[in-house]
Amino acid sequence: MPELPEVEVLRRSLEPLVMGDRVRSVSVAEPRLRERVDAQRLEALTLGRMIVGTRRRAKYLLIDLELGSTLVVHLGMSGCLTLVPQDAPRLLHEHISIGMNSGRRLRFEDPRRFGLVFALETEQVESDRHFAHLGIEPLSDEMSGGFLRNLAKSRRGPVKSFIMNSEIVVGVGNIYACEALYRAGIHPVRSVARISRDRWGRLANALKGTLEDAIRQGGTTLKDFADATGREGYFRVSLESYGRAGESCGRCGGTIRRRIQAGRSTFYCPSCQT
DNA sequence: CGTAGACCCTGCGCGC
DNA sequence: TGCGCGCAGGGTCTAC
Repeated sequence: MPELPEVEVLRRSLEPLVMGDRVRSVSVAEPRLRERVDAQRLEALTLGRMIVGTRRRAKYLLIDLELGSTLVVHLGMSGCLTLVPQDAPRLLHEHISIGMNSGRRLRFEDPRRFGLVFALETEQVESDRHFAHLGIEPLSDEMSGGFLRNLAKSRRGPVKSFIMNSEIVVGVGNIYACEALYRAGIHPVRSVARISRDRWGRLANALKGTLEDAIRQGGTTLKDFADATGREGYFRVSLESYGRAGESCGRCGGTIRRRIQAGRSTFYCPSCQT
């Protein structure tokens, strides 16, 4: 489900609803996520504490609590974090439930269990193994054509893999990689060694623009993405290449194609992406 | 060292 | 209606 825009949309919808609220109960119905949930540690670092802020790093949602702890949530492919009334029924794949003093509960669902939920000391976040090797935030000022070009010097391989590599730049998954390359007019298979200075600049702008537009439109709901209140995103209607194999390219009239690249579907226009 | 592929897991839509 | 197959927005580990 979620790439950077979806996690950011979730964060923005969640923050005003939970700020100042306090954790009253923690319940782990199914600890077998991508990494086993340590229910005791989760409870020890959250129970009785007030939520003082939210942040996002890459595709991780960080919920900061008083007394210096942070609750970390990663949605994987099928994860969903919503705020529901305390008495809402527990769903089949509701693996973690966090009851709040306000009488609501944070519901973490994840059918495929590729997600992550854990807690740590706030000051340990940066050095934690999940965060220590992450690249730059694409919406930060660090992102530029020069930055990408510079890192590409020591690398090989197709540009799509490059922009999806979280050690280079974070938050770009399969959908937005396809969309950004489409906007930049760059073929996804093109080697990073054969991209001009000019085109690195266009790619950096396309990444920013695509991610910003997607956030503005509430993210992309293909199947099951929703924000903290259950609202779906509508960037899906703005997708120009992703999922459009066989349709005509809105830019040149060619036909959008699909191919498998590094095990994932890549959508592109073979005539205007070169 | 860097990259490709398998793998983790469930659910859905499709063709037969 | 039922079944098997391929596919899905994540990341990590292994084998080259």
